[in-house]
Amino acid sequence: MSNELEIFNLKEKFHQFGYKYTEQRQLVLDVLLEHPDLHLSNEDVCEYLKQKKINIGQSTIYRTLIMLEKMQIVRRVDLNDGLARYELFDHDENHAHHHLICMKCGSITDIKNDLLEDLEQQILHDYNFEVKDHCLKFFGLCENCRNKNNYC
Amino acid sequence: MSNELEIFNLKEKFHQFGYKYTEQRQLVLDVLLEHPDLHLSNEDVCEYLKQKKINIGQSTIYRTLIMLEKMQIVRRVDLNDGLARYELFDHDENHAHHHLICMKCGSITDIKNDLLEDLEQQILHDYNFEVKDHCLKFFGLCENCRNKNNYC
DNA sequence: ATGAAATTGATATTCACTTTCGATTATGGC
DNA sequence: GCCATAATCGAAAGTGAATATCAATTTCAT
Repeated sequence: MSNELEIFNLKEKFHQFGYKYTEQRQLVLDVLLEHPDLHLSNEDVCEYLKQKKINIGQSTIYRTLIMLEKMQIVRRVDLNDGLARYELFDHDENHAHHHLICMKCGSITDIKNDLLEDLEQQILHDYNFEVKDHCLKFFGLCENCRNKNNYC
Repeated sequence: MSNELEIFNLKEKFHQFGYKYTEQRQLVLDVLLEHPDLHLSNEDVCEYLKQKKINIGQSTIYRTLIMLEKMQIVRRVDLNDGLARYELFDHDENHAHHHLICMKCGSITDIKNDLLEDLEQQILHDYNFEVKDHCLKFFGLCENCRNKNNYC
């Protein structure tokens, strides 16, 4: 994971936004950076912190995640399970990427290719609606669950 | 609105699912049928009922909407405003249609054309993921808001 | 009509999230 | 380095949508 954030001066970035660079915020961000392919809820972050014998108040984690989202260090994703989830913000993509959500096992797969550019052009033309961002989720059966015989 | 539900024997449909066809459920469904182009929350339904001098308990409305969703009479849509919203289920479309959400005025526009069939074929091929349904929202500026000069 | 079973709706509860506020800590000027 | 002060932390209380509880009521098959 050669994330630009490791090189980038995080302290500086926090200050740009008028935030202080505290240990708690650093530790919350660390969890996100250590799991670049996951979509972590507040509770997930709390769990991973506990595994590392770190205790940070729920409110601080909530606040930090919102803060990280504002700084575009993480992106909030809604996977329809009633929890706010966060993934690292990928500055290489100019729009949110899509997610495959398995209805059986709950696994989540990222789809990196955008594939909506044409559609968004069409929307601009047909509806005169200027798309700024999008959110696309596919619900279905993942490779594993398709191959299993499921006697329910 | 030549909705098939008007012709279809609703009472029969409720019974098929083991539900009773009560006046309250009828009245809740009426509100949905009277606003086929809206995306109503529980509170919205309650408001429209009050306008008609009808009082139905919150719990009953919640329960009825969930019931109607199970019967595929309505479809639940999540428009990222923290409320469960419902629209009439369109049996002509084989997948959920998409929504344009204006970030300025909050207006919601349905997009009836699917346009994701190719993409879903590609996903089946590339990821061996079998798409059952999808959820696509576009966030941006609607025609009206684009044309306004907005001094904020 | 009658009674078992479902429904209603006021109220309580849950659950994710936010706010409050006194104690603590980071940061910039000296 | 030290101090002031403004931001932050976190326990606890508060919110608000959604769900569960349960006694009273209604429905429907007989």
